[in-house]
Amino acid sequence: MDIEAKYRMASLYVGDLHADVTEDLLFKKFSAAGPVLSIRICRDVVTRRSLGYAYVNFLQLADAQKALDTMNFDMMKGRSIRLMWSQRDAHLRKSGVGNVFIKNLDKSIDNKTLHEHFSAFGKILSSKVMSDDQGSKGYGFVHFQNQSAADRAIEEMNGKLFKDCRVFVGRFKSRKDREAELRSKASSAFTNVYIKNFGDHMDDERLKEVFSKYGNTLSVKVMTDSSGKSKGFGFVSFDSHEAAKKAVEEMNGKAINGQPIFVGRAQKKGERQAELKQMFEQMKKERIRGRQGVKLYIKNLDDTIDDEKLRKEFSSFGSISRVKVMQEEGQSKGFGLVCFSSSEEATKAMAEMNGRILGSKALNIALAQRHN
DNA sequence: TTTGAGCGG
Repeated sequence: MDIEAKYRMASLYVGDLHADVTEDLLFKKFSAAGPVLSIRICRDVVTRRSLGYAYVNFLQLADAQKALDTMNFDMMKGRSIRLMWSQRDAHLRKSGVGNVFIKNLDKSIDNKTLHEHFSAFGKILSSKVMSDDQGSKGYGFVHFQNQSAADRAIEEMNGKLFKDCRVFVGRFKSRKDREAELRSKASSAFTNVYIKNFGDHMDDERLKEVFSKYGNTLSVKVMTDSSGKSKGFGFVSFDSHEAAKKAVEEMNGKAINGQPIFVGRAQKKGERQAELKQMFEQMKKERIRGRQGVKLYIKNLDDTIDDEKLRKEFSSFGSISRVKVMQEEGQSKGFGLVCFSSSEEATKAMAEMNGRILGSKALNIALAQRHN
């Protein structure tokens, strides 16, 4: 076994770090568990700001185990640190296998209590009670090493009292999955229909007349301003999902008062707001990207590569707004950045140049992480 | 009410 493989086995990942936590601070803390070979706080290559996680490499596996058992969730700079075995293979983390979501947690339940309690069902990779400065947010996550442990936890704990609260325990679903699930549930049963763009000349009677042909209506309402004038949109509530569905299918895009109307499932205010917010943020992101261009981090640069040479190598992929090889005392630090004006150019450059040998070394290219 | 974030040299 080579040295690297040996110490990798005694490596802990330390997450949720306050940006002010230093290597020195970590070294002092973890040395209490046993001799520490090295510490690495991961930092932004340009700003050197902490990315909020670090590695602690012990000489002895048993010491790493001891640290994991005794120091998880300890406070550093006012934040609870989260320890895991260093696991380079992202598969388990990304796949969500074994990940459990818990809500309606009693506010007194903290990270350690949650961890201890759920340890009864199997080995835990990572767990956390979500919190803010007010304390627990009342929900959290326990990621088990395997699905069978997760299933046991769900089976045994869902709907049970934990401290003074009856908790929900279920498989973790990503926000995207969950939203899609809610949408499909809502769209398979809706009876309320939203109609817009029918202009000023519309009243309840007329709207009812138009939509009654799809089924029984329970209520029909054209929304009006204080003077009683139509706001151009309204709602029709049917007594069956079939009628509502048919109304949407047949009336969406049809012309009323000479203009095409929109007809769709009526969303709850919060749902619509969330959708708009997401759209708005997406647009904002694209605007910012359009203005700033897309930054690529170029790592593993040969020492002989300077700004000039780097620009030359990447110029064929598009217009470059900025090139920088990081230097220290006139010496290349072995990494730099290239900023393209569009994501298409950057993507192309990355696809073609990643792994390319320049000088004596193979380029390692990554998209720049975004902050704030 | 509440379905994270996260892996180097």
